[in-house]
Amino acid sequence: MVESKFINSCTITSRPCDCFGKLSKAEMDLIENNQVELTFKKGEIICKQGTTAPHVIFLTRGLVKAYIEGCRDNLVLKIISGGKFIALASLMDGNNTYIYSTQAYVDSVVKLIDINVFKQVMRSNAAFANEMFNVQSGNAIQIYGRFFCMSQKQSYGRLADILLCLSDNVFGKNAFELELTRKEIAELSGMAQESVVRILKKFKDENLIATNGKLIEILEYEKLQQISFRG
Amino acid sequence: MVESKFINSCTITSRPCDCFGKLSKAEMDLIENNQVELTFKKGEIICKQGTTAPHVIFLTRGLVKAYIEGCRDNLVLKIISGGKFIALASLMDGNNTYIYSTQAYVDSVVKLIDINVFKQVMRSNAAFANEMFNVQSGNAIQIYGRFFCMSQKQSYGRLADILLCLSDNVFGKNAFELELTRKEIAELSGMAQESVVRILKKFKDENLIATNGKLIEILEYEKLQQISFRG
DNA sequence: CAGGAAAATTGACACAGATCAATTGTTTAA
DNA sequence: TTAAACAATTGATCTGTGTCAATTTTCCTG
Repeated sequence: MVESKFINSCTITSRPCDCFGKLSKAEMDLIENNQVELTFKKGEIICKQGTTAPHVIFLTRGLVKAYIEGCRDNLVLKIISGGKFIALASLMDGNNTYIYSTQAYVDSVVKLIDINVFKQVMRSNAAFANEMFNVQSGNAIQIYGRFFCMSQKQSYGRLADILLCLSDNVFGKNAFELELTRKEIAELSGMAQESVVRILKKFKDENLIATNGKLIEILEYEKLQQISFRG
Repeated sequence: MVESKFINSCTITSRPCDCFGKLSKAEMDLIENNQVELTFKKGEIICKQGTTAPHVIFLTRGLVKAYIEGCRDNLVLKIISGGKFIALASLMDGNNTYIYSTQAYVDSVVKLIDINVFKQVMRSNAAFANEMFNVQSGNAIQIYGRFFCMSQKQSYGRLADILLCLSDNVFGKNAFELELTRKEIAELSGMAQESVVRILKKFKDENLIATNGKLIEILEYEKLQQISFRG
């Protein structure tokens, strides 16, 4: 029963962020006067791991992946959807660089908020700071779950996870046009792209899913859940 | 160069916690009047994943592991040393259970602070809330690094990491009496205990370390670092 | 619409590391 | 002190999944 909390390695941070509701008009103005809103096209890097971080980045609209760059492979930490923060760790005193890179999966609109202004507001508004604490706690919980699933489950379970997650949290329906390449799915589920192909084929042969090019339809939701759960 | 930030999967949260310094006398008293200090013996469970969390837990002295319990194996998230928080996520609004279990590696002294009192102080003191945000950000950064290393490095690199981490961050010297069983080292480094034995033997054969029962001495620090770095 | 590049697919193969089983060494407790 | 339980070691074997190479399909661009 305890395990039910971690049955899938879903990558989406689902907690809605309520922090701006805690701001006074003046504080809201201060932030709005010190931010830039701009658009990143699909595939563009929004922030690069290791560079200095002058901004807090908030994703207004779109879909973004956050990943750590390694020598060989990248590790996808999470997928971020609209209405959430993309990069916060640079807010931490004593750290002023982005600790992961982020890239737009689809055309995305982000707000770059001046980090000193943001810190100033956090220091003067306890309710806001508390809400930001909540956001960061949610991030930690999400990454614990993903870490657990990625390290304990085998490839079938991980891929089932990703399919369920995309269906539930990203597209909100059973059939969806998957914008991602096989290579990107592989990165998301922590395996080689050839393995993705093979497992998808197996799922298709067993009529758990139907595929047609980039279109994927989940036919047997419960069976995929079982595969996810068993690992 | 970017990678140098993540060369080891060290499990210790190293950031010192300065939050109590942000409190007024009255706030400090309030917290001290609503906490219990007690001792856990080596091996005892301090908090159990999934149970409701009435306390924030602070480790005054000792050494504790935090881990997620799975069906088969546990996943060690981190090792926590004295002067740091053990369990914070229950502070997050909307979550009132421990998301991981913690167990004492050695006899440990902890403070159990009433969660509502703690929240109350956080809501009334922005500097304190900010410091707690920093703590939680540090947690996130630490777990990102460990996640990365555990998923990208192979067994030799991971075990080298753990040895270096124990030497640097836990014992602070090259030779140490390892209180952990081979099984526990295996859990820490994410492999089977037989693999730990084999790799330790290999390290010993190559004169990178010397072992004698539970005593381990690091002879070739740099070479272990290279192994850690290569993965 | 052609042609070239990128992506997807498939099969063959390799290997890191898990698992299993047996043995030896070391505590613990009666 | 002697079982009995636990921990460590060692060898043999198995397997999931990565890598490599070849081919086909799809997509994009001029």
